[in-house]
Amino acid sequence: MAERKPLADSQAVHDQVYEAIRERLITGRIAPGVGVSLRSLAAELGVSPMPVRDAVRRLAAERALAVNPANKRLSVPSLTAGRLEQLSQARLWIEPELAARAASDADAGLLRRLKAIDAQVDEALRLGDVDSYMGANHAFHFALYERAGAEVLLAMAGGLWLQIGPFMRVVFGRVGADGLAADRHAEALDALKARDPEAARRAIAADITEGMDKMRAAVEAGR
Amino acid sequence: MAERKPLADSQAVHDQVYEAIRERLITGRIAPGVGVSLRSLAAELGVSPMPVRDAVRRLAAERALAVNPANKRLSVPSLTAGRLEQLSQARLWIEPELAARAASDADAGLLRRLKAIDAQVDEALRLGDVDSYMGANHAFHFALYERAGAEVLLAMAGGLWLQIGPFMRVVFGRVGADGLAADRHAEALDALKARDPEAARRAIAADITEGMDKMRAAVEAGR
DNA sequence: GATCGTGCATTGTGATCGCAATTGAGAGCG
DNA sequence: CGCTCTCAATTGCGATCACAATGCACGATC
Repeated sequence: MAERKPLADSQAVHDQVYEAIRERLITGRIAPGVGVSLRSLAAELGVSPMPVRDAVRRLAAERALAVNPANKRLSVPSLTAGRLEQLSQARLWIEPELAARAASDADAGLLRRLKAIDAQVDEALRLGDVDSYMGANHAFHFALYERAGAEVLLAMAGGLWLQIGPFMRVVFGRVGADGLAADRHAEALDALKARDPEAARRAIAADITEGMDKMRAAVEAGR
Repeated sequence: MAERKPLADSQAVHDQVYEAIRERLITGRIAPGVGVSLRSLAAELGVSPMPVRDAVRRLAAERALAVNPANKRLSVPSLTAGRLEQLSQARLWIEPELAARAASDADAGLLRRLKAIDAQVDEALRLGDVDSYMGANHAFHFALYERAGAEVLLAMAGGLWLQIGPFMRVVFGRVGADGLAADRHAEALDALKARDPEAARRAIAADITEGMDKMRAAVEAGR
């Protein structure tokens, strides 16, 4: 039998388009403020405008894309201090809770996987590979959060990361990869090893606070 | 001749469809677990399936509708204790914060509007009008939250209400309108009048806790 | 009478077409 | 030389059509 596409996560075209645009947003290939058109995206991806519309509407619902109410034109949401502050606060509410819940169910397999991902994070930082760092950092956090078994909160956290993507690109553009070298992943791993929910909560909270502080400083410095 | 629709809030058809489905979800008119089809919704609303697709995709991105990964068929997410607990916790994180922020900017106009809406809430409760109660209660909370000037958090709260709508309908089905008669709106109004953010936070937190406790009891009783 | 297979109806998805509105630039006028 | 007006191109939106897949039900067979 002829095997299907190697992509197991998304068989539908609009899902692939969604992932493609999401990737471009997270890596900052679409600059904030500039407008994008459905047909241009469709031509660029080699599909008809229809699945692009679906993907764009999904992203707009997740606040990863903004639609001008008058124009109906699309653009990446602009970076404002207020937005960043709200996103930071929401992350501080949700993600430590997910980490604490995950710590209760941590096992050796999860620890091994997280250590492997964290090694990729450090490697990307050492090489200054921005894209790899962001991907690995995202993978680390969500491999942990998935263990919490809280689908609703997990989805909310995913939406927050999607909105923060453009901000992170700005941080890298201003302070460089060195500015984000310090994270609390080791502390989080220790907390998981000890199955200490409160320690995991503190470690992730510190990781978020420090990261968002740097982003805030970068955003304010860029005005 | 082309006669224009009197709807001024949203000129686009897919927005009207979105609002229509959203309304049915918030008021719980679509029962959880049952499947809905694009064409049936389109026929019911008198439009083509295309704008329904857009609206449904938006709602699916907001986790207000669930898509079966195999079937791709739509359904309202089922009611589980875990989901309700997560939604409850998320509401307790976000909404008191919004209330506190709004309390700092409260003015006479906002108070007057909220009092008018609260009167509608009480009237609906007196009459046992479930749909009116849910709509008025929603209007009360979000007329308040809008004042916080926190678009990101406001959107998150809106998504949460969209997801708990079906739960609320179940509560009414089991305990009746009397079971939800007690709310903390009066306390919230007093806090706004005094411009006391912490009092507003406590009032809304208590309102949410009590309401969600009743919903939890109703859900658990229904298993 | 029960079970399995086949056919039809329905569903979601994507492409193409048409329409109205907005944008952008170029021509024309002051 | 600058401003404005107009026209064409582009954009988003909605409808309709076509197609593959799934669900459902009726009927045939053991």
